[in-house]
Amino acid sequence: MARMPSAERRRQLTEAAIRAMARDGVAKTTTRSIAAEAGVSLSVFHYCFDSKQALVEAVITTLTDHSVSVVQEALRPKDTLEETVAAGFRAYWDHVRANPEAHMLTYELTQYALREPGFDHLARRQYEVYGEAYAELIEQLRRDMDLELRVPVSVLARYLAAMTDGLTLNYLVLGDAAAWSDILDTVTAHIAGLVR
Amino acid sequence: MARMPSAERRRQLTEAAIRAMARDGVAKTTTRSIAAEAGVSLSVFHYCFDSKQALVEAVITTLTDHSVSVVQEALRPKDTLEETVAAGFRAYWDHVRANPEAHMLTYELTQYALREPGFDHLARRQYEVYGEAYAELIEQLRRDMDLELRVPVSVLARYLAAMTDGLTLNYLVLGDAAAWSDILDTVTAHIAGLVR
DNA sequence: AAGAGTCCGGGACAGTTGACCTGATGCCTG
DNA sequence: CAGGCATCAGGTCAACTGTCCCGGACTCTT
Repeated sequence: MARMPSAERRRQLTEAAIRAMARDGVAKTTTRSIAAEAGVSLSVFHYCFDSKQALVEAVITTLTDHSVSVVQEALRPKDTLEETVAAGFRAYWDHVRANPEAHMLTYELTQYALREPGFDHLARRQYEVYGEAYAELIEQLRRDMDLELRVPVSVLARYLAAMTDGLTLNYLVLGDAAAWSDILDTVTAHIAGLVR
Repeated sequence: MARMPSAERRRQLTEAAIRAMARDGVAKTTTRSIAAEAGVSLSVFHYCFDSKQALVEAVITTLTDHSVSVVQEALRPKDTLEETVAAGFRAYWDHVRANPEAHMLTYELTQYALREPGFDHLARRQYEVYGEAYAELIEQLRRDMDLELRVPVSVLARYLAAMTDGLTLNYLVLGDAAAWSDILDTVTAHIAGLVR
């Protein structure tokens, strides 16, 4: 086994844990399966992390940061507002369709964090970060395009966050991705109508 | 311990399991904790259910049926469409605020079912039932009020289902119930605009 | 009242899991 | 080149969980 500093080893174990959890589910992922996925022995695990909880914490923060960048990548300003929103939804939706297990994992980890004493702040931070990312993007769009909103930015941001959350979860459960594009179109039109 | 027929004992154990799971979470609920919650010995559990999975199946179907009745109770026809939708949202939202653990449990069970081999159909059925309940209510409203929809009933039903799902999850994570009423108002107005 | 069918209690067992420990192996510094 | 430190491998342990067995008690029929 190649030697490496603990910081890098920690990253490797975190990535392995994400893969294992996305594949098997959070409940069925053990320290042994994570170590095996990373290709290291179990003792290495406890050398790099004080406990399994410490690793889960690293997994959640890593995944949260990663998800935000996905949202920010998706929402790039276009010529018109409707075009911007539509393109953003499309990019996000493509990501969901391409990585269903990863999105499923975030839902699982949210609930794990809410149940685990002392971890609830991680779940909240995850959702707050989403909302803030949306709010910043809306604010930026509003300035760039000189828009006037019929509703406060915070309301619109939370609406978008909850909307995408619900649509994603429904798709993950029911499948049938095509059926949801009509709904995204409806929502896109709705949002376009909320500005003047 | 009072003697009772297995059918009734099964119901009692199912109810106890729902309470225990809502309180401790699905992952931390064991056959022992369920038996203790029901006030019976562990052997009674396996006398009434072949396995823990058999009980979880009973829990999911029970809870799904229960949730549908909540939605149907909430959406009673009023004088105007907007009033009907607003009252429906308010009733549903009150139920969520009054029973956060119960709603959290449904999300947990959905993911449990999706991960457990042979249980995914239960998760799908849960979400299909929601969608169908919405679709029927919309159809009924459309007939009674002689409405004309700008979007197909199925699209509107799925939109509502995903919307409430996402809003509920966001509230369960972030709290701050008051902040979401503005969003519900926005959605209500949106839906009212989708008919003519 | 007697027997069969139904229900209940305590205990036990095998498998799994997170955590830990001791010793060995390489890498770097002085 | 030698000592010290970071890194790894395997084994062990205690706790927990789902499942099962066996004996006893209750109830209803005949």
